[in-house]
Amino acid sequence: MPRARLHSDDTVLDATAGILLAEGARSASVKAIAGASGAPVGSIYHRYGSRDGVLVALWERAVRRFHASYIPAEVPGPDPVATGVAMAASVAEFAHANASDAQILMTLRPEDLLDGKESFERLNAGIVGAVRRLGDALPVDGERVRMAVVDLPYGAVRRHLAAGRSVSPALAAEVGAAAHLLLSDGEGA
Amino acid sequence: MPRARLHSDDTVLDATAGILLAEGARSASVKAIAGASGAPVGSIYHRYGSRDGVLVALWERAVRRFHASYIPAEVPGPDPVATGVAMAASVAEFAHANASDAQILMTLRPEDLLDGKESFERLNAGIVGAVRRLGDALPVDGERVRMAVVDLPYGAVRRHLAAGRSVSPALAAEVGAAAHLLLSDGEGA
DNA sequence: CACGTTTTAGAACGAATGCTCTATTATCCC
DNA sequence: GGGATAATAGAGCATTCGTTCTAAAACGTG
Repeated sequence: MPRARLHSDDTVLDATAGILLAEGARSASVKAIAGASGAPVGSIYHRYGSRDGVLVALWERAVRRFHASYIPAEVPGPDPVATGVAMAASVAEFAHANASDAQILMTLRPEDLLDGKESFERLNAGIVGAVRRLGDALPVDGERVRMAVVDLPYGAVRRHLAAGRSVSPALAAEVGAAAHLLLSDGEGA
Repeated sequence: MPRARLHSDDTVLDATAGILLAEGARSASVKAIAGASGAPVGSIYHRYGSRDGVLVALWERAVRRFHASYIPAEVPGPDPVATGVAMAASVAEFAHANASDAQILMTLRPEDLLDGKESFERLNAGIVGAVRRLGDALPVDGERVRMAVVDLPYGAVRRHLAAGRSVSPALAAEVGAAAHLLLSDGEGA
């Protein structure tokens, strides 16, 4: 019944991502998004309601893709250490394969993107739960587990992304080896 | 000869930091800084030249303070592993003792703060050099060293700061213990 | 006490921003 | 083909922003 869309969601969101990564968080104005995507301002408001709406959609798309790669089918699974190592390594793999989404999630903050105060905490529930279940299955303490499968991969990947470099495919193995060390040693801090 | 300042540099920079941490990177307008600090718009421009000038001064003050705590007098020193552990732990100690500066440095990006394209790379030269010298004195590979004394402490501290929590005094010991594990094992990734 | 210098003080300006509004165009169903 | 629906299209509005400008106030020095 309706008129067909000339500009797909992915077109608009990809254009928005391109602006953000090239010019910084403050640069994604509605006019800039319209210019880069080809969609007119009216269409953007018709579809997303507000500038924040576009950025929320972009963020949610990136989170959805990240979750698909980070959270294994079974946590903790038969070998919790191996599961943790795979989770840690998958962060680097994701950043290597999906640089644009990784940069958005790891180098930008929603507070700096949005005018409103929308929180994305709810999107992290799956990750928080998986890490907690993993920790319960391991003898090392919870803080150590979070360092191994969250903080260390995050920091290592972000160091490269923030400097504008792409993430080398070898980083996943190095992150995995480091996580293995942290998860295997029995002495919690 | 001149008129005395009614509003010190620290007053203006502290007010700017307060706005940034409460409202996000986009919120530190000159008008907001003037309102929060008491200094009129004209004084701010007289002293800092531009809005970017205020934020650059704020950033540089935070970096100066961080360097004083992070870079030891001697690198690598007689016991390189102990030096690396101390560096890693000092990140958490700094974040505990100096929450405001740590939040600025670890959760905000200069690109999102400034209108111009000023780079702060030069401010990191001291850190980069110290980490490289430490790595040269250790048998593990350089990427592993960077993970232990940069990425892991950064990720662990940022996880707390980004969630709005303060950094517990116990975190330094946990970070140090994890760094010790990573620096002691001979197998580079 | 007058002079030079620096800071304070805030009104005013052009540019940019998020958003609204009206009109037009395309598509599907009957 | 006629009508309902939804997307396109961009001019226009109120607001906010960074910055500039002019004027006055305070302080040390001669």
